[in-house]
Amino acid sequence: MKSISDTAILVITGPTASGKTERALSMARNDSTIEIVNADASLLYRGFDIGTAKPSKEVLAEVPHHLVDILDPNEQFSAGEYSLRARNTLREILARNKTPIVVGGTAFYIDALFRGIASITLTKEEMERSRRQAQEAIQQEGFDVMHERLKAIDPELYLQIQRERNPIRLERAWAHYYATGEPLGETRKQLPDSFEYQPDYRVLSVPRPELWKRIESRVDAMLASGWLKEARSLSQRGVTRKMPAMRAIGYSELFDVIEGKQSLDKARELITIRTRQYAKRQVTWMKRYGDGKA
RNA sequence: GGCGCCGUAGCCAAGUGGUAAGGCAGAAGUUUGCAAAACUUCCAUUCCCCGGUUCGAAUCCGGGCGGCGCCU
Repeated sequence: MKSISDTAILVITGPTASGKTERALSMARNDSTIEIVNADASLLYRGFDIGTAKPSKEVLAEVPHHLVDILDPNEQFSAGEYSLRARNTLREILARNKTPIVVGGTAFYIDALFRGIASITLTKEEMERSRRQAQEAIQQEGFDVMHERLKAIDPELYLQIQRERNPIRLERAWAHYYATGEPLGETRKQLPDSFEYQPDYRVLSVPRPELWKRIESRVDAMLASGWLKEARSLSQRGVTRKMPAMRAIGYSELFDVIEGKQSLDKARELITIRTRQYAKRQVTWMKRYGDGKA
């Protein structure tokens, strides 16, 4: 009998600290054809290991992992790029008659992978240039002026931004327009490339009070296993707060400790709070995937 | 025991006679190429308690309770 597993790809997701990695590993240990495709934005970056709860070197060697440690801390990445690379990886694994499973908590990436994302053929340089251009324009003219100016050329985004007041979105709208001459609202209407495989979501859900406890003890465990040292070595190797990888929760807080601006205890508290807030956002997003049938 | 200062949401805190700023935390969300990001909305009928003055009190007065500091 052809089960759903012949046409669908298993996606193990859920909020941070809900046990995705353990779940995936225990599956892989029972099925040697399984290969893990990472869907966690922070695991992409080399050198960011402890604070991102990246599987250990041993585990990475034991079970095939894909899309882990593929970027340097200063490299920009995107959901579009993720979609492209993940799809190719998945196809490649399937072509070898292995069983890929997608594991991670970056719902935006998972959506880009399975639902697709408007294809935009721009080089990183072009993107970077137009982004800077948009940043400058917004800085000079101000949010409201640039938002108002969008009304005539990109009514879709005008409305979205009116609702959200999100400066990042405004910047994105203008950057896209500068780079392509096409309003982002129009580009988004083009049907995204569909993917030939369906996702089979397993949303791991943990009752909130328990998840909060797990987050707290995991932060402690990370600190106990040398997270601060890892942050120090990143800092010494020239990693700065401006770099994309530094969006990972905790590293900038630990940089504050290294620079003597904050006590380790305070950093620990802030990291725990930020992680909880992140987990909450993930849960909100993942409600769309169906109620956590783990 | 005396004197002084203080008591505003879970926390920090503004307001010192005209009808409770702000921040943090929390909750609910948004999310289509930076997403572990960025953003939106909600969150004190009431200011430690009791009484008084006043058209009107978190704000003034008296008493009580609690905290802090100094003195003895």
